[in-house]
Amino acid sequence: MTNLNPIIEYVNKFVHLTDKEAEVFSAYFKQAKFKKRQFIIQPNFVDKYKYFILKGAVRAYVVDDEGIEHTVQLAIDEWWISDYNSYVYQQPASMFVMAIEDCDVLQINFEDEQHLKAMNHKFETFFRIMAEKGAAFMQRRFISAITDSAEERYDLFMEKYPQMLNRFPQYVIASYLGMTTQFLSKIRNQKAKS
Amino acid sequence: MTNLNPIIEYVNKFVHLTDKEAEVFSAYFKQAKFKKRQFIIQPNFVDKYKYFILKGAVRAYVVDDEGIEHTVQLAIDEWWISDYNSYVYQQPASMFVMAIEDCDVLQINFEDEQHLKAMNHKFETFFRIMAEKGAAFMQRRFISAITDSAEERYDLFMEKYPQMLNRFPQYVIASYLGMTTQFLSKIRNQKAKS
DNA sequence: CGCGCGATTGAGTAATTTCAAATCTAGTGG
DNA sequence: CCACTAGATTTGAAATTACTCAATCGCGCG
Repeated sequence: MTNLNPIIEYVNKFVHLTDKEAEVFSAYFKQAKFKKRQFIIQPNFVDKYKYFILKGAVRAYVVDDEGIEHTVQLAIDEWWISDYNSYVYQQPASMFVMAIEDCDVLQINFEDEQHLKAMNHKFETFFRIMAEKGAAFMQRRFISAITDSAEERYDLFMEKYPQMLNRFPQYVIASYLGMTTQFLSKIRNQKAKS
Repeated sequence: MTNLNPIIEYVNKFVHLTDKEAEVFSAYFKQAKFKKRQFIIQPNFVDKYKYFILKGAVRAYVVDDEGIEHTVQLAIDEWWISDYNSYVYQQPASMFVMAIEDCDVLQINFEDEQHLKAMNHKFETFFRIMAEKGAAFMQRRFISAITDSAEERYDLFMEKYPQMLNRFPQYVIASYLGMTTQFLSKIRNQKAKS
């Protein structure tokens, strides 16, 4: 028996699958491993896969004209990761996705996902819910980025994702929060004093 | 005959509906009108509806602690608008949505959308595609906000949505692009000179 | 156990904002 | 239909937030 149960457990939080459906669904996913620092997705290549992280930590980021990295998403166990825009439209990616820890993932490719969604209304529903969650997440993240100060963004992150702090280096957190590693260091230092 | 054809035409771009299906789908939407400056969605109230704009222009924005307005989305004819996070989770909204022009819209409420999605796989597929587009849109918008300079954001906006310029006042465009109205004015002035 | 990456610290800097005032424009009531 | 006024845009100077650059420090991994 492979390590496919976690994804079925995850899917069952949103739609209830019969044993037979679970089997079919699982069969469409392939296991893969990525080593720390390995690239999972790279700019200019089409992101053919959507990844479900069984174990590990990954970072999705873009690099601007000046070579500065901006983290778009962080993901650990039980999270999904992809370059959403690239995957949905099957167009060249703008993001890097890199393993920050050694990773065990399940992957499904674009065409197989289309098949799953077409063959069973429940599967379609599941992916619809995932897309809704993704859109809502990006809306919240966008609003926080434009309305909150650097310090507020750090406080909110600490409050909401305390477990992330231990899994990603400081400079990754800083770039996720939209600031330099130096500036985050100063914020943390100031908090420690007071 | 009411003004429901535009939405069916829109839906048919993504999934093909039979006449009967089109009729059922349409029946779930109600027409509504909003006058210029009228609020369609307000913070702290749950966004019960998803709106399809037949004609008009609306602005979705948040207001931060200092009273500064940040535009999240602009929408005109044939666009959808909602506080996505509020609607999906049926939790209090964080955004204002205000009519910038007099608007004719079609609205569907949350429960009715659930019914539509449950009753017909095609309807589910349609809303799944909308959610995917929404997530991809927010990803692109987020990345542009964090990687591009103020001037670059303005240039890209001009290139991609030239028709928007005529329908929204300058200060709305500025807040959509994440800068002050004064700074946008300076950018425009500088461009006019060269 | 040392090398190199990541984190910290400080000084100077740049992009954008804030504040303030002048000018322009469009909607409304008389 | 014009005059008025509130709102929108422009302009300039001062201020601020966060960044860049540079140097040092610390510590985890090979």
